[in-house]
Amino acid sequence: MRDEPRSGCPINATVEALGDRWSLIVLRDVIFGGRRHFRDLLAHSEEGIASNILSSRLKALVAGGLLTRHDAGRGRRGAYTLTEAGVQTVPIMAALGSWGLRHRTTTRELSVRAELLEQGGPELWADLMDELRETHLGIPRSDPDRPRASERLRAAYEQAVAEGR
Amino acid sequence: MRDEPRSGCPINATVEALGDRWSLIVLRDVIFGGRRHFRDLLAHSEEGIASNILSSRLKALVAGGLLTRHDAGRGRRGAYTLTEAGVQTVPIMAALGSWGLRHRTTTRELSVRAELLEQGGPELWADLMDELRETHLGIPRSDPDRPRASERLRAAYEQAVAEGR
DNA sequence: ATAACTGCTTGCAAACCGCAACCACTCTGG
DNA sequence: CCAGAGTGGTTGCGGTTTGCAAGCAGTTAT
Repeated sequence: MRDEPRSGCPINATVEALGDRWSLIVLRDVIFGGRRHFRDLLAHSEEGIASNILSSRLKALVAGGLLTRHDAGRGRRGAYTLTEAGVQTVPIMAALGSWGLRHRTTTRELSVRAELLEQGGPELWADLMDELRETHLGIPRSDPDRPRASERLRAAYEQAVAEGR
Repeated sequence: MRDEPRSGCPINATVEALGDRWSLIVLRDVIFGGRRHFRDLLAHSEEGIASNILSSRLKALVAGGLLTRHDAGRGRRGAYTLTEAGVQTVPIMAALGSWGLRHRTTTRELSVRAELLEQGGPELWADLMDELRETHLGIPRSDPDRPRASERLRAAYEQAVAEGR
């Protein structure tokens, strides 16, 4: 980790925390892929991250206050969970997804999530963040009667598939 | 430049285009700082980018379709302007700024823009993008009577500087 | 004619990335 | 009790990227 920021600019601060080839990918898999464990992140990675890189990124994300490490002892299954700062990267993910969708060629299956996140807008992001707070931080959702964001994402996805497109 | 994407995920696609320590900083200075020329970007950089890094980032951004290079011949003042894809990074900038504002320590003067961008929401982003399309792409704004977003941002910045704090 | 400005390039050391192999430890089934 | 699979990593090594300082060919201003 670097010792002091290059400047006091908020955009620069975020770039220093997340601006590399892997941090956002790891975070994406934790948020949308539900991955919690080292081996999960390593084996099911779409992009094929190497174990030493994953190790260093996880350390950096914990040090940067985006993830928390729950150690269960040597050789025993530990877990990484999101912090509040980690949960709040959801709008960044949505913005990155929208841009990639428009300006890069992507595969249909992997694009659905970004499309739904864009169509759902800030309301859906807030629902997703509420749900992440529940599963990662143990904070009950503000409105438990509301359908879960993940449910809405799946429902909309299945509808999109049914529509053929 | 890399030859083929690591995956078809839109988030990954954006990370591959912008996920390094400098690309977003350069783009930020073009968008919010109004910089158009190599020496401008080099000398007035808040973070102190090196000339060879700036050179390589500009090439990558042009190759990636985010900037256009207008060459005026050797030794003559050329210019870099935003493409439509470049203009559409504004929502990403806003999301990065909001996160940095909340989860990192920033200086007052440099935070003002991010604050205003957050308060203004998607409407202000659209205004700013309209204005960028005008100055960089020559596309007239849809509503010329509306106050310019850049004026609001610049005014807020200069007021914050004047206030010292 | 001189000085300053133009957008870079080059050289070199340090840091980071990517790949493959390896490791100490635990848990599970027989 | 023991073998085998699973746990979260570390180590070594070569290639790429970054950071710093200096230099360079051509143009513009004085």
